[in-house]
Amino acid sequence: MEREVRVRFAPSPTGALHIGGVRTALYNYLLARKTGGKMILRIEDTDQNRFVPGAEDYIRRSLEWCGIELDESPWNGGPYAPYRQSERKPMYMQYALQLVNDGHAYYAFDTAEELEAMRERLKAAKVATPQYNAITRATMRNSLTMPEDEVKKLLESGAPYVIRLKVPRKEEIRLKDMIRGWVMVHSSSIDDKVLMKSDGMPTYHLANIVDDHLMKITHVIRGEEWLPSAPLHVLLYRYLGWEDTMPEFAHLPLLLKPDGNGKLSKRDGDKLGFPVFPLHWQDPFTGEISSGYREAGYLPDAFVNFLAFLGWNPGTQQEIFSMQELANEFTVERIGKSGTRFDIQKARWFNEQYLRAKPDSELAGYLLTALEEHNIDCTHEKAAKVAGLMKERVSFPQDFWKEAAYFFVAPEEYNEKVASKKWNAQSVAVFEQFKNELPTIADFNADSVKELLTTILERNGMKIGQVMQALRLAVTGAEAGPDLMQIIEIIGREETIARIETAIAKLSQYATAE
RNA sequence: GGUCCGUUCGUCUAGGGGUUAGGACACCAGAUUUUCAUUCUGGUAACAGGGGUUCGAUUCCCCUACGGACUACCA
Repeated sequence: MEREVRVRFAPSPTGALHIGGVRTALYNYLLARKTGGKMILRIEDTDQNRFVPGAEDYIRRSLEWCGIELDESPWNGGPYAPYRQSERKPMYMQYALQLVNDGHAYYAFDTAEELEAMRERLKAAKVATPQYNAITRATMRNSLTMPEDEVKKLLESGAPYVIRLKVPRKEEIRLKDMIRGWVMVHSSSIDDKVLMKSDGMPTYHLANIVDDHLMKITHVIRGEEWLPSAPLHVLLYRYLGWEDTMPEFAHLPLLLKPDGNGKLSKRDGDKLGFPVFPLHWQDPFTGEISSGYREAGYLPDAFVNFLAFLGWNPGTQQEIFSMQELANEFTVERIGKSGTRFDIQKARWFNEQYLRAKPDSELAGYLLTALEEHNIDCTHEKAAKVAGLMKERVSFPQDFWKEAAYFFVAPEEYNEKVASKKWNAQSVAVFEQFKNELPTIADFNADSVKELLTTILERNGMKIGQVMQALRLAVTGAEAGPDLMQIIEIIGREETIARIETAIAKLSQYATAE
């Protein structure tokens, strides 16, 4: 019988969760949804020195924003609680001791200085990889080299110690990765990893295996940086007697910097001109602020869609996927093997697609928010109209206000290039007639306004192309924008007349230059 | 340095022993438009290199190069 799929995302609360982490969470979530399994979040806070206040909450809010729902977590509980490793502390020692009793682990009493000295010694002896291993452990202070009663005495005296895994000297360890196939590693290249630290906390290696086992995790999907230690984890499953229920592994390709030089790291932040965090984050220690995708104006759906395609694709031509569609189509097999460079332009394109797919009434909300901030009254209906006209030319919600302010505020300045090129006495003459006759229109709308303008132009023997740019300048101050007649309809008759009058007065210097 | 992983247009990728090597983003050009944008049409552009295996290799194998990850009582 197939086990229920149970996947976990296991971040460490050491700062803001960066997009690589979000993608890992997303792939886990997608597999859970696809298979009807469970998505678990476990906080890996075994390193008390690296605790960062607010980081855990940040993780929670980030996932929420992305729409990644958790079936079990520290916040909504679950049958395998607690979901914070710090709260699971009492559970780990017994497994470490089991390993010691079975001869697969041992106590070590070496101080930091002694370890350092050992590495120095090996380096001086031109050893390629100085490590605590099957050879060097014989020269160190541990329960394998020391007399039993001395070890006992030390332990009873409360002397600091760690428990290390006794990695076999010569053994080929095989690991099946869902993305990469069989990976073979020789045990001699693995060192005797610390399992229990001297502060009584387990290391990642032990905690992760114990928790994954107890939480009945079936698939471990994590970043490629874990691949080198995966064989060690296989060894642990074996020694703990859990090999038959060992989860399947999938090591995700890394997210690289846009230049391909190294993995995208938290430090890269805004240095590269785009956010690396889902949400805005302020470091509580340094006060340093990093921008987030949410604040930059990315819609969560677009962000998720973009992220999903960084290393995965459905094998079809379809690019726009809702979370539901992603969950339906997702398979681990279709995840690529090679590192993925980060391309912010694609993210922006996704955002535009999602923005344009939204109904005008919803887009109006973005505009209304900005208008409120500027103390400008506006009906929902008008905002929706403006949004409808602008949606093809914006990338982010905040662009609506940025690009369409002239719908609400008369221009203060006029684009100088257009003014000097298009503003002349001839068009001013037309505008005079135009604004004088505007009050005669019975039903004021884009069509009727255009009709009036056309009539006047004919009367003056001119073509529409000769004045349009100048008229746009008068009404909006800008050189480009949506259909001018639509703009005029929205801002209304009085405002249009006023703006034309203002422009004629302010731009008189250009009118004589003809 | 050692171990491991990787390498198809600039980027994300599809494909896979015989293809005009496909798509998307970006870029360029044309069409449309009152402008910009959108839209439409078209275009530039890739199998890292060398050896094998084979009638045939971009595809399979090996080597090299390059890139990356790891190499802590961090995760």
